[in-house]
Amino acid sequence: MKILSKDFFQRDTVQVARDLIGKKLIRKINNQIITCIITETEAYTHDDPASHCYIGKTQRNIAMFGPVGHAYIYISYGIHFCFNIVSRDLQSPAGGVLIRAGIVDNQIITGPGNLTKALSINKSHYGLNLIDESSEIYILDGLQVENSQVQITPRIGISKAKDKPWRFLLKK
DNA sequence: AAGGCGATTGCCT
DNA sequence: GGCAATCGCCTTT
Repeated sequence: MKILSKDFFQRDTVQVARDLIGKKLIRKINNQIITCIITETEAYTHDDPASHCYIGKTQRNIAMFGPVGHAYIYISYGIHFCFNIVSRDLQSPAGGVLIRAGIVDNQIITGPGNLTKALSINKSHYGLNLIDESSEIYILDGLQVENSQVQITPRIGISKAKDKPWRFLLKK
């Protein structure tokens, strides 16, 4: 199975969010490997009021303005780490895809905070290069997921731009 | 220097 | 369905 490269992430953020469904997130811890099949994502673009990068480049969101295929991680409500992959086309200054759920150890983990907990992802991975197989975290291509297997809904847990249908879920 | 708030979660009713 | 927990980040003084 092939590792996803820069080309995959250097496309329209919403399209990347859609295409990440069914991909395999690999988490290496020493010589142990955890595999996570991505089942839920959300897209956040630079011209989207709900995105952290909407306000422009700051110390917090600077990773989303950096190279695609790297990690953007933030703390939510002072408690939870949330994991995003920097993705955008060449015209956009910033953007990312939030990974909201996945299958780990044959078990579905829902919620971005729960997922980072299951994969031991934290702020130390901020900006990590994910398109390098020697990294602790990278993404492998999976089986092609048909459009009929992907459910599209508005994003959840946000107060702005609630109408954008930028949430993608693998149907059961 | 300080205040308000959030891309959340889990527990309580 | 409602809300408390909890703190880093951004804005305003």
